Amino acid sequence: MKKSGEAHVIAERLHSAAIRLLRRLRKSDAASGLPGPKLSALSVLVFGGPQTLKELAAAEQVRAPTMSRLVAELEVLGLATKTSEQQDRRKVRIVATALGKSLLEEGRKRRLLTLTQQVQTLNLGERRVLRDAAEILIRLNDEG
Amino acid sequence: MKKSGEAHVIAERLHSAAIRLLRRLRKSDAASGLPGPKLSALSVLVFGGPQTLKELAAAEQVRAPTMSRLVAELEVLGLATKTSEQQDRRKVRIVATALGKSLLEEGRKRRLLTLTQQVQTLNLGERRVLRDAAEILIRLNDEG
DNA sequence: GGAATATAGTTAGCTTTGCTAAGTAATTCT
DNA sequence: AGAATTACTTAGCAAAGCTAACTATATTCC
Repeated sequence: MKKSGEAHVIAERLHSAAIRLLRRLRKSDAASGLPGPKLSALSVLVFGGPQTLKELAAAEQVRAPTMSRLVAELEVLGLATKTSEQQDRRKVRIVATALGKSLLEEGRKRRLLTLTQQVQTLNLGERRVLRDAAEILIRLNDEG
Repeated sequence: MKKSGEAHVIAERLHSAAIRLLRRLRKSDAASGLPGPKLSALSVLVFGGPQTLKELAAAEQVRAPTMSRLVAELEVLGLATKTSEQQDRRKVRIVATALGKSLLEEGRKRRLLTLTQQVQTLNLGERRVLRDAAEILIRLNDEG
């Protein structure tokens, strides 16, 4: 007999929960005008500060060409800028613009509005569970 | 001053955790030979039993044309079959084949292997947090 | 110092998976 | 019977992922 606390059962439930959660959140992307991956990359720029393309790609767990294109599109939209670095001119320094920062904040809020509202319906214990779970998952991800 | 237990902070962390988690899991898809959305649809078929296209699309939170194509591809691969229903011949009954079932089990395990192993490194309290969080998230999703 | 090698990023081209709009076939409603 | 609705498919587009192959700069090593 299998116990519900077994690792693979937990893994499956988490997998399922994550898929559903993101599918729901993705729906609000259209409203923000900025699809998820761009919003996410911009977020890394705003909260993590200026980065090279490679760093940004690593942070987003994506290959260089993918990030190269995303950044190019952010640049066209006026949300980020690229400048080559002094010390190593192969590298590119990517920075969020003021417009990028403000748009990020709005898009992010919109995207998370429903989830935020749902979290507000939870009691303190449940909130703590979610908060702790998020931390554990992020830690696992950064480790592995 | 903001408390870390505030709803929108929790929502952001969950968002971030879910994105990273799925990006990691997606990498194992290539190994299984079956990309995420197909695996996921097949999973619904196996665990939820035969469905119409519309039901399947709703379960996967996807539009009908998208599911129509996914099912067509599953059929070509011999993982599912389509037959029109007797009572209402507009409808299509989609069923997982034996091959589909076995492939699903394997793909699923592979996909979740890393996560399962990581969960195994956690102590009982941490596991409980993750298990409870998954349940809460799935409940929130089904409600809203 | 100069050739070989390595690294950062871009470009080209493909695949998968979303979508909407428009079409067909079957059912239901009046 | 004819109109409206429903279930699904087809066609065509866009986003975002990938690999392979290219350019430009740095580094290494004779």
